[in-house]
This record gives sequence, C-alpha cells and structure tokens, in this order.
Amino acid sequence: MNKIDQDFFNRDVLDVAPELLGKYLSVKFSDQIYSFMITEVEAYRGEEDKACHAAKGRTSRTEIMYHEGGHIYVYLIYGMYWMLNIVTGKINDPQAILIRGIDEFSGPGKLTRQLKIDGSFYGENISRSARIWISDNKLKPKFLANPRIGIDYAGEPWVSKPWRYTIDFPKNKCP
DNA sequence: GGCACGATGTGA
DNA sequence: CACATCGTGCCG
Repeated sequence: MNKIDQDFFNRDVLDVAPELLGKYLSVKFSDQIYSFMITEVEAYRGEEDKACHAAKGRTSRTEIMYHEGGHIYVYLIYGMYWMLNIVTGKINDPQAILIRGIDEFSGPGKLTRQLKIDGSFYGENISRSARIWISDNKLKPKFLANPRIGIDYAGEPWVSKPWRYTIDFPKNKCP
C-alpha cells in the first residue's frame, strides 16, 4: 500500500477519477488510522463545465482548483455538509473529483461527517498530508459511468455527461 | 447590506 | 415532499 504521489493527480480529471475507484482513502485522528475503499466519485471539469464551481470563475472559494493536482477542495453545502474533493489537472485548469462514496458510507455528506473532514482541510495536499492520504492497491475494478447527482441547474450538455463513476459490484446487477 | 440558492440527508 | 442551516456569489 503506497501513498499516491502528486503526479497521479496532475492529469485530466476524466482519466484520474475512475482510477480512484478501489483505492483506499485514509484519515488519521485521535491516534487512529481509518481506511476505506473509494467506491463512488464524480468529475468536475473546468470553467466550461457549468456544474463545476469554477464555472463562476476564480474566486476565494474556487481558488484552490486552479492550483496543482493533489490539493484538497472542501466546501460546505446546505449549511451542514462538507464535500470532499481532490484537485486534478494542470495549473490554471480548474478540475476536481468529488469523493461521493466509500465502502462503508454512501453519500458525500455522511462520509465527511464520519471521517471528521471539515473546512480546515481546504488547501491541504493529499500527497503530503499527515492526516489524510490515498494509497494504491493495484486493484482496477470494473466501473459504471452515469450522470452526476444534484446538478440539474447546469443544463445540457453538462447534466448528461457520464462523469459519475461507481464500482460495478456484482450486487448492483441483482434485482 | 441583503437575498437566493445549493455537487445533501433525514424523516414524515 | 418538507426542511434544516450557512457560506458564497451577485446585486445594489
């Protein structure tokens, strides 16, 4: 289990996002390390992607997305849920991957609540942090690609882009 | 300064 | 379906 380095994230979000599936997200707090397999992610790609927060341009909130890959973009939604994202792509090309699900919890808000991830993680680098990192395990699970959740406001073609990636577990095929 | 709204989750 | 709950972007 090797920590993933920054180069992994300095590529296009559509290449990186599906490759995160099956890898392990680890957090450390209270002298304990907790690790979970990443099972669901979504890609947000550039200012032209109307569902991406960077569609509104460079602001204090989206600033980190314009930096190198590996940085963490965390923001509060609905006044109560922290969303965990990892920046990808080249400098000044705002992209990020929303971690939507891990093996134990599905739903991006439940995930950050359980892992105690909050706004203090904004701007941290996941390839250099001592309290959050991702490790490779050489697994390359089959995955599904479907439209992203909760972005109807973005309109076409963005609302239909199949940029939500989920591990294709066998159980998903059973009625 | 004020206002509308959201990459959600829960419970009726 | 209603709604909790607040940072952010945008208008003024």
